[in-house]
Amino acid sequence: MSRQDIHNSGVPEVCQACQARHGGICGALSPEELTELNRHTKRVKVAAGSELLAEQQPIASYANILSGVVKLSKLLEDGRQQIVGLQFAPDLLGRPFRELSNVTAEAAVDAELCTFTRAALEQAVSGSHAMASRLHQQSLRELDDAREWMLTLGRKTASEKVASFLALIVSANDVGKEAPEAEPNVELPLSRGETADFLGLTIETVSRQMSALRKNEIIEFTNAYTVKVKDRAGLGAAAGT
Amino acid sequence: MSRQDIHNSGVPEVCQACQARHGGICGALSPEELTELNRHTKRVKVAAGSELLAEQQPIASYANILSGVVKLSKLLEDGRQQIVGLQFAPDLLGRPFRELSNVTAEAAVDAELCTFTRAALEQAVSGSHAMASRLHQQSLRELDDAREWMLTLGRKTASEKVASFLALIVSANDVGKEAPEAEPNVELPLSRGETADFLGLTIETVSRQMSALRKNEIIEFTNAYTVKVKDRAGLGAAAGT
DNA sequence: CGCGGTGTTGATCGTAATCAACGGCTGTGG
DNA sequence: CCACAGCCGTTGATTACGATCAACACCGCG
Repeated sequence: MSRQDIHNSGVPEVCQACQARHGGICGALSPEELTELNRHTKRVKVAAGSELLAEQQPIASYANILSGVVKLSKLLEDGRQQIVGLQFAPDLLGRPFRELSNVTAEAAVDAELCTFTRAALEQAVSGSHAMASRLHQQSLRELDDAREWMLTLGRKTASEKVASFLALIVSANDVGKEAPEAEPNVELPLSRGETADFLGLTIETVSRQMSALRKNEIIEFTNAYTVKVKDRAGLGAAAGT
Repeated sequence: MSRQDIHNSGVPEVCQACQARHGGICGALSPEELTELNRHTKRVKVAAGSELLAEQQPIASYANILSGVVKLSKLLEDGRQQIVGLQFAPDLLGRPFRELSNVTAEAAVDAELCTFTRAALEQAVSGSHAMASRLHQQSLRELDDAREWMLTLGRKTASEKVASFLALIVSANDVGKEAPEAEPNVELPLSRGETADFLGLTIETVSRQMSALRKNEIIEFTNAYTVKVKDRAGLGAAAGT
């Protein structure tokens, strides 16, 4: 049995090293509350492409994202699609206080989740002001992100959009690091088609703009999904912010 | 002195008929809590065009919107602008839990506000779980709206965008009504230029698409800002949802 | 009455969409 | 092990939608 320092005493084993206990909502809970919530959770691995929530369908379960990337999207009747958000660990998946989801959520890459029911979430929230506050903070962060992306969708050019997407992935890659890497190597969680749906563009335009960034020596591809950013400042400038 | 029924006993005079006590956050407060909050509020009228919050600037005060329309916008360095949200009574203006605003807020038309400091808001929130919940609910509603608009910005055509904007104004006009009007007369809160900034289009394109809707007998103008919707179903269809 | 601001309409241009061909990687079956 | 099929991404050619440039109408106001 591993040593338990005073800080972790009483914290469930599976929660000990969990990301959600740092930035995530579980960080707001006392060991006792965490133990209680943990009685209702289940850890699952989901493969890339798995549908986790469906637009206008009941939310089967909520979940903390432990690893991987989840994409949130909306559809028009004729099939046009828009990705309206990307979620990373330790974000909470599932809209609080609502029966139905208003987005489709899908694992963009293989991911691990810590799932629980709405009842369990609501119990934890009603018992803990701090938990409610964390949840609200995350909603506000998502709102800030959505509005930032509205500016990108409405007013940026195709090349600025693609650079903005890469900058977003790079900044997600930075979190938890001491300092930003000078020439980070990042794995793109989205295919060209998904990237197009995120940016309000077509596959071809995304591809062309990626090629343009490569020709300008801002980025370098080892393959279509693995990018080394050679010029972070240049990427930021190309993103228009 | 006016008669006070048991329901309103102890409720401050100015709050008696206030919109914010119905859909708004003040509805969550007891008469005592309302009285306390009211000690820190100030009602103000602001003219169309007044700047209420500035991007990246400290939030001088929070406010409930009592009447009028407030537009939230973001700027790119070269002056390109995107309106990222419209707020109506009884919405709360100002981002909770944050020193700086990340949007510019401006009265789109003459408006009335009930302002208070962040300290007063935080006191009310920390003292009332119901208040915190209302606040969170509004954040979530704004998030839903933002994502819905992302779909519009990223994937709809110019004519669908303009129809979506009119549909939005019409639906805001419906709230508080028993039943939706068949042929509502609505006042547009935005100029053509602002509408363009909301839709990610240019003034000319907005104007042309408005004219197209008029030619198709979906809408009728009495002047540039006053629209009668002659065919609600047609407008919905043109909006693509 | 003339001026400035806003909105509409027309003409032309340019960016991104569409249409099309091809290349590279992967996985499968001969 | 190689051949081939299918998918995804890239690149090229052409089109089309909305932007830009431009002229004018309308309205309120000094």
